[in-house]
Amino acid sequence: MSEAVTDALASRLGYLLKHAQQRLVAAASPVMAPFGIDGRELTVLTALAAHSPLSQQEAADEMGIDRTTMVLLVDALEAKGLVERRRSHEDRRKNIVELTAAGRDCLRDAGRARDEVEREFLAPLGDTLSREFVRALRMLASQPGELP
Amino acid sequence: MSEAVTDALASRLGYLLKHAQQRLVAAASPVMAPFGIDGRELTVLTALAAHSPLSQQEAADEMGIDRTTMVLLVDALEAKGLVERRRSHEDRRKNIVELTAAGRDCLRDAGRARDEVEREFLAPLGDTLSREFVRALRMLASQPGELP
DNA sequence: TGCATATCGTCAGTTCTACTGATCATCATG
DNA sequence: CATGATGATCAGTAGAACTGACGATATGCA
Repeated sequence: MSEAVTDALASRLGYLLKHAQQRLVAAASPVMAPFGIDGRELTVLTALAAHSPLSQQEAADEMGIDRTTMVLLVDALEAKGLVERRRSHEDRRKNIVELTAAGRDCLRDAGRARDEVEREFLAPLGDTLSREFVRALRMLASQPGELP
Repeated sequence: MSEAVTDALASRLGYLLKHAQQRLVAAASPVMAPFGIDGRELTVLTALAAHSPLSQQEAADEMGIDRTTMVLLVDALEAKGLVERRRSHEDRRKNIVELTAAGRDCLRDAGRARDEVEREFLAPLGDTLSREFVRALRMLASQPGELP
């Protein structure tokens, strides 16, 4: 990875977003590793905890990923004992995915670790710019999307 | 893609960065398509124009991507007649990569198109927040990196 | 009731991106 | 000239995420 962003590329939004994300992932990976999950899996746990009960499809929509990708994510999390599948009684096509006790523990501990990584990542910006940045990013990530 | 970012995920930096980038790519792709190149290729053209002459290795370092990835990128751009390889006279191991006339035209036209996409993408933020956002992003993308 | 259509989860296969490791040519050093 | 380093290339690999198809189930309509 290059040390500094050169002027010519510094104004290219796509380039900046991609590299900022790469740096965050690079910083987060070693911190998350001891908990046995990665950032995407923690996001699944977060979504499940916030909106339980969710079916796989609903969780996938929530995260903006494909339902087939969610199958693999839930497979992995279930293998680790962090979530459980069960058939919905109301709609037997649906798999309700729920956190196990271990999943809740993992979410709490790994969540704290990641919060700390994010704080350090944003630290160079200072408090004010940090808040502005996250506010702006939140708006951009939820821009009026193209519906199917 | 989901319509809105829910509260639980709205504070997850990795999630926000990834989805903001996805939205930008989704917005840029159709606009870039008529020019026959994608965002990454335009970034290569930009880097070459700004720092010419560059070898493939130097261009790769500039962009923070792998040298083997650059081989494929230059292959594609050369096939489109936008860049040319030539052996360096000073160091015959190096391939100097240079824009062709068509490459310069493409950079100018596609660059304008992408600038416009970026403006529209940032528009919801307003002028002030836009500038703050880009400034912050620039700092985060060039954070003190881990050197090899 | 019975049939058509839609939805959910799953799987196989594909695409895209980017990496590692090996190889060959070339350079630099002693 | 011998040795080790560097640049470009290629083959192979890995991960993420998609498409398309399938079986099971639900829903709507005649």
